[in-house]
Amino acid sequence: MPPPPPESARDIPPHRYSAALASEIESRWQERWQREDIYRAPNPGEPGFDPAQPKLFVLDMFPYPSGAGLHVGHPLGYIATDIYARYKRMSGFNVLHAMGFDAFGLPAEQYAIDTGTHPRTTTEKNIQTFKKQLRRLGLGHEERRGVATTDVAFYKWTQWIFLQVYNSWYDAALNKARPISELVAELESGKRTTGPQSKPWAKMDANERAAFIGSNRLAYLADVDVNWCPALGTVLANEEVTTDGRSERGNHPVLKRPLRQWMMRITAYTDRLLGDLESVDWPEPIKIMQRNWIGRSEGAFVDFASGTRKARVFTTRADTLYGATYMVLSPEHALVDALALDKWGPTVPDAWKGRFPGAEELIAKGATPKEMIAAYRAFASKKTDEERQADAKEKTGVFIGAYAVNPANDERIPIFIADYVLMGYGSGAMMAVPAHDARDFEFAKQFGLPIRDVYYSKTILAMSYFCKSATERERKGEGWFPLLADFMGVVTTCDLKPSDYAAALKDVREKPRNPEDDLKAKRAEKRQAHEDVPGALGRRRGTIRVTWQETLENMGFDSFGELCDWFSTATFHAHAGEAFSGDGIAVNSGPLDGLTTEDAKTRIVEIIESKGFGRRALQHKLRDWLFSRQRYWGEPFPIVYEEGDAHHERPIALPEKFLPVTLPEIDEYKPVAGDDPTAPPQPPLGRAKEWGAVELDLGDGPKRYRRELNTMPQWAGSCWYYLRYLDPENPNAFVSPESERYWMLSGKGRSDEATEGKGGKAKFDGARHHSGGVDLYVGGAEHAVLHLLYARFWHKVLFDLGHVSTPEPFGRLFNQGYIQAPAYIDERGVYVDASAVVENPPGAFTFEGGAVKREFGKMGKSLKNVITPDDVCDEYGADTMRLYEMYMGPLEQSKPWNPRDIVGVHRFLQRVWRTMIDEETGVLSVSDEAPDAETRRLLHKTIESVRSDFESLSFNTSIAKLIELNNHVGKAYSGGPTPREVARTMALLLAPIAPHFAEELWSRLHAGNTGSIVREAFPVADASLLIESSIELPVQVQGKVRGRIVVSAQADEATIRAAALEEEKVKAFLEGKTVQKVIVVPGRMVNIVAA
RNA sequence: GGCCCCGUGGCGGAACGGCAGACGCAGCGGACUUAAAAUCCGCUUCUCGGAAACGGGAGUGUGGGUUCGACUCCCACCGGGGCCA
Repeated sequence: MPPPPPESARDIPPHRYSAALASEIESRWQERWQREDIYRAPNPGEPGFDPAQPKLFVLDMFPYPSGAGLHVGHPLGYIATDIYARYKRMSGFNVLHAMGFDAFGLPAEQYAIDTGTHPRTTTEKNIQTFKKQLRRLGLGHEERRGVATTDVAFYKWTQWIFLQVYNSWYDAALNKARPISELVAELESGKRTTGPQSKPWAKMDANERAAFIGSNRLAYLADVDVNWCPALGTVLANEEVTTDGRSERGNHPVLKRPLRQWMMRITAYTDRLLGDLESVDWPEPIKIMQRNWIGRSEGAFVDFASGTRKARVFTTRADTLYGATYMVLSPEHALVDALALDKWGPTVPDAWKGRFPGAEELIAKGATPKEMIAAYRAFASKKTDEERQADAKEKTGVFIGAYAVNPANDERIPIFIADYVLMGYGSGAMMAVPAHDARDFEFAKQFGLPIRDVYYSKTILAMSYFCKSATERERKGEGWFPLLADFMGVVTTCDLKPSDYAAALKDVREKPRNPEDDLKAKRAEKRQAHEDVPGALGRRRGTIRVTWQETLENMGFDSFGELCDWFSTATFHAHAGEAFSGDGIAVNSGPLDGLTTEDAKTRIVEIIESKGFGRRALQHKLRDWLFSRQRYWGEPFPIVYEEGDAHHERPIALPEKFLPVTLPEIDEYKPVAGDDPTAPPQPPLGRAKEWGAVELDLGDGPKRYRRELNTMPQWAGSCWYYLRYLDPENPNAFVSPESERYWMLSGKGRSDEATEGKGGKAKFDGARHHSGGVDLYVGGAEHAVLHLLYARFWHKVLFDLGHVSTPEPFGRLFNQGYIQAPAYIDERGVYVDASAVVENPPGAFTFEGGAVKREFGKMGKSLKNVITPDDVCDEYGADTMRLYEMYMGPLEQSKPWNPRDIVGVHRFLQRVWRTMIDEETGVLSVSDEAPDAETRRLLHKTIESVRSDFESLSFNTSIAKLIELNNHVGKAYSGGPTPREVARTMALLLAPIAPHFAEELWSRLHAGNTGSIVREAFPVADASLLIESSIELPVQVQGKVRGRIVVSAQADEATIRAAALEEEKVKAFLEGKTVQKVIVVPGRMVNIVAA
């Protein structure tokens, strides 16, 4: 029972819902819930499992247990899923909601390097802190499912999944992964051949066969150019490197270097990763980000002949082929040496011979093309890919002396090498269309290359039309200016097609406008132009013309003749100073002229293919996934090599019975990193000499082996953790087939038939099941590509191999917004501790006496603006904290944390408390009388809207409805007891949002003789109470509300219409007008149109 | 630079294309108090007229469009945020 009130609060009633009382209630119920394992969700076959009960799998993003603990931004999503899970549990679902930890990772290892503390010690301590903080918030996670990736029993199965991937290949014909043994069998039997590029299987020796098989595995070793970060002593995935070539973690320099590394063949799944996005219920922006990451681009290969050779170019804009005025090869391109001439032609300008630091001296010395190329390569190799692409301003390059032929128009175009073209993307060769690509434009400008228009936007096309059809007088400079402006205005306002230009121009010429009128028109009242009064259209035309005149004046041509020249020489864009990369209408492009970009793209591919100088092509940005890290604190690979296989040519996968491969103890965590960036990386596991060199019997007698010393990246565990939640203690499988099917396979259609229930034999059927088994996955957009893409990939491999039953892991994804918090900068521009900033007077902020400036940003250490949930719990209690975070605004939006507002929801809980509990005595103040009709109707309306708000995760509005209900009840029964029916229902409605608070009221309402509210049924509205007998309808005249009528809810249109026309104020507005039309929207409103 | 999202009172935010500003904060006024706090009641978009009751007008970043009717849909622009370059 509640403790005595604190001394300081002598004046407030002893049984008020205060922070102290909240804290007492919260810890009491948290203890009890834990003791009774109240959130336990039984798996098939376990006691209490009811196959008829529908399942619900609710998931939060897998947290990394950082040493700093939680701040108020973290639990936003956790609270939302908790409310949803509690609501669904009360609605009869078997709800799986758990929280584990993504516990491998760099910070703990970095700490180990600095202090020598074992990462496991740090990690486990941090997990305990997180668990304590989460428990304090009353989050209803099922404890037994709270796994950590660092548990040996967990990572054993991460290694097992790696073996599944390793022992698979992608059958392109069946479009799925299959066991590698089936590939071997098919090769043996001759059913499958090794393909035209390789030796036949029968002629291969054992090593060649192993290499061939290895090159087909979904996990494979390759010498790849990796992002090597000497300071961290590890390689990083592309996505872990920032655009300026530094590590995302720690901001250290990253270098490119070739290394033998584990790769995952995610590119085999490109089409399915793209296609299956259609089948999941995810926010569109996340789908777009995934599509962009995969980067499918439809384009074409085009062959440019140069002498006897062909340079093959990939382009997504083959439709601009006629505008290709030069060609660029990547400096590393194989053709460069073959094509380069020994000396420049006599007409080659010096400007082409080379632009890069030091080029001028070489040219002055008369360097040959080959010498310039060598010098340029030396220069370019010093830059990272990122630098090469980022250096947008200064373009560098060298003309190699040779020319190619543009196959579209047989024009001779020069060939350059430049570092803005990368070897990796496309084919390392590109056609440059300076008028329609910003980087090509920049390059052409600096090298003095032609920039030819092949597209105009509609307005520019109109301008060119006008120039072409100008009269003799206009050409001389008379009267063209207002006429052109007027013409442009008409074309853009009326959205005319090129075929209408002639008529429009004639029209404009025949009805010239007086410039005086135009200025007047521009000043004329804006509203006037809107109304359909005589002259309004004309005035509008005038206004637009004035705007166009201003635009034309700013375009920078001196005379009309000059403008006409721009068009006749196809150099409009060159003069405008900017490439035009948008969609438009093709010009100067032979057979493409007049086509839209979309049509031209189709047409040019037809031309290219029919003439045989290229073909349609698909390219993707997605690369295979680099899967090795030179770290200690990660999963060891279940891979060994024979002694003597120094370059790791023949990896040997350990059989399942050798799992887990546990991490050895080492005495020093520091990677052997250093000042010499060219030294081969030494993973920390190399220090475990005894562990690294082992004797094993892999079936052919005991032999000596060396272990793989790299570890897996942090993504490995987070790729499948949700599957381990399903069956966390299973020692025999990563998840039992029964549990997996029960929790992952859910039916489409109504929720009450939304499950197979029985964990039976049902297989995935796209017509009957959702493609992804997790019913709700909530998290921030920062996981949009990496985690979600990798997890989808692993899930699909497991699906293909028959280990899971759905093609996608996450059926419904919801993106929460960020919580922003005020941050303060002092005069030096340094962030200061936000908690020590004082506001006085309002709007002015000081820190230790000095003035500081306020801004808003994502909460975090760097902005020094962290607010912890513990602080809020201390001051108001966890239920208030939960309520506030949900009441701040829509879950998906980012919103600022405003401590002032918290008191509002706290007061709400106090008021609810007061409607049921006497604050002076602490006695229950509830009567057994029935509520009055109005209260009961409001009660049921509230039930209805809270339910639908919960379903759509609109917790902010559901709380608003509950506040309204409580405000009404407080007034209707002020001073007296609240009807039990009302009190009961309010406790139930609040239970998902403020669980401790509701549980306490529930218990008191039943004098302690009841089970937990966690398992009570959520209220259902009585439909008959939702129907109103009479309704008030607004009546509009010309779309403006002028009056209101009250009619029966069943009134037909004619009755409503008559009542509306009879309404006093409406009648006044209709005075002297004829009613033309009456629009009646039943149950909504009436609109009268009169003139 | 490209793509995506968002612009509504002093603040956070409500509003199936149909009464703009629910609900909360802050502010103002009142009740209860010797007084204050707490609590309860009321007011609170701007503007014009009015002593008031009340009435008129404008109003959802800007400009246009679709519609009987637009915060909501379409186009262009401006501003803020995010992702990718």
